[in-house]
Amino acid sequence: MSSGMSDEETETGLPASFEMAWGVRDRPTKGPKRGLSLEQIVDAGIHVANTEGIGGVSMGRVAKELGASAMSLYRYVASKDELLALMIDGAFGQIEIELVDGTWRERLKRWAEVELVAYRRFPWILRIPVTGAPIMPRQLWYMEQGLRTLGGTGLEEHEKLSAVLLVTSFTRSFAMLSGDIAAAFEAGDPTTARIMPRYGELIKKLTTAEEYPALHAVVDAGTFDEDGEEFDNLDYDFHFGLERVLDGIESLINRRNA
Amino acid sequence: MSSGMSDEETETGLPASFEMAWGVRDRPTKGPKRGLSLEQIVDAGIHVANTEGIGGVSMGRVAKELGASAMSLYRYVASKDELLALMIDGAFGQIEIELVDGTWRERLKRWAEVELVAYRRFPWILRIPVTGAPIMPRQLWYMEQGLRTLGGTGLEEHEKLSAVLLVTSFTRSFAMLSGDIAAAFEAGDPTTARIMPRYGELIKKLTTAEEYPALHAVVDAGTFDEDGEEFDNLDYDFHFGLERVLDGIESLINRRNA
DNA sequence: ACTCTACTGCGTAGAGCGTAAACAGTGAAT
DNA sequence: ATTCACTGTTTACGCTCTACGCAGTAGAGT
Repeated sequence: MSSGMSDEETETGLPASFEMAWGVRDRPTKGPKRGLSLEQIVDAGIHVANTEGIGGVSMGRVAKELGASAMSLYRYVASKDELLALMIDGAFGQIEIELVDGTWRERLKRWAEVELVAYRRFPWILRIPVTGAPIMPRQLWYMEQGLRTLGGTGLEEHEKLSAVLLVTSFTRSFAMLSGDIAAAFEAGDPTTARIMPRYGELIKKLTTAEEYPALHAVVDAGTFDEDGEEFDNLDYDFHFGLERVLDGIESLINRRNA
Repeated sequence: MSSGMSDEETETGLPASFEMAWGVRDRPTKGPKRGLSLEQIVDAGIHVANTEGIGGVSMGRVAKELGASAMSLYRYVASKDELLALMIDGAFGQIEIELVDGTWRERLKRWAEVELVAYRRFPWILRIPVTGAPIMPRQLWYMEQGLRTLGGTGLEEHEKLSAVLLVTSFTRSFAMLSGDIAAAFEAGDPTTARIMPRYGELIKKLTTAEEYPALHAVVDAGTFDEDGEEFDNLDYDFHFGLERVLDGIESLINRRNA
């Protein structure tokens, strides 16, 4: 508690670096000028994550990227977890949210596609365990955009929130699954890479048609055969699932307006 | 490569410990009797995760639980990641999957509820980053059960799969969010605990109603006020979202049978 | 101008992690 | 009886996050 960026109490209860990201909290004017900035550090972390994966992100590695020492980062960030949270927010800030006009359904669909693009550009985001509800600026901004797409639908506010959470949860899960599959084809994770191209084959080797009839039926239908070979197929699967989600929301909207 | 459990090639391409979990691969009969078993180790790992959280799970800690040395575990498991994957599967094996008869909708709903129960009993599962498609016995068995609920619906096989993935992805995401909220109330994570009870309040402090009108509307509607106080509310939110998902699937089923 | 003192970045060090390597004991196969 | 694949363990290496203390910096107060 004697040095470094502590998580001291403030009126928001947020860590100091988070308030920094919000633009709240004015820097003290006393000591020497700061050699770095929070934004620099976060960007460096994102750069390392983009090029070397989330596993390559260590305090020392990020500091090296900036020609600084590992400990110097702790003047800007209280812990590595804080840095990771800030990196997620920074990544969301780098995607341009170009939304469209139209029906709520078109708007919400476009909104979900933007999120998928973000996960494809920054796949390491999905490897960072989620902790708590979103509190960072860009994430809340993204939520705001999502809620707006449901304006004029006649839904209750809490229903809008649930609907938006529904869409993000699907997008996130799909990005996880498809990201792993796509990554397995490209780079060579020794475990995943060997497994995925022969997923259907593998299932049939491990399970019997008597015990796992439904699973075998899916495999026999060729579902896994062409999966993942191209992004086109993955895109198709994404939209297929998304349309189901939107159907569910539409069904609720219709009931509310009946 | 000279000692330990290597990830040597086999006909499945799976790590040796995974084949062990499947019951494939016969133990070599040569050397001294084994002092431990894969199941023991996995159970010990689950026990540590249950009592001390996923952060408490280290090779040394798990070995200590069994009165063995850390390195001895590597005779059964090639890496910590493998152990974690086996722990997830072991946890799924500990929940009793009591499904019901009835309409596909009732069956699928019950199926999702079982998964939620699993995440509540083993919250640490959600903290383990997902890697690749499911290949462990209990997870595939659970998928099998899910696919079966959609028998006789007239859906294509790949549509059944998508529908099942849709339901799990929602359940998983919901469990993550609600688990964090519930945990914040109970134990005291310094960051999350202070934030969640005043989430709505916090949002209004950080954002303006001009820039974030939709978000403010949700907060003003009192959506966050009583959230998380009791499990009842969380249960309500879960079923609300789940019904939306089921509506989406129903809409597809109706179209296929039209 | 001079001190105060809050603040800066950094070097050191500690505790903990996963796991590679080498080693001595074991017991079925020969 | 010998062989040798297999066992659990000890030791050690490299890496991680980060608590602590130190020297230098520069605005504030006098």
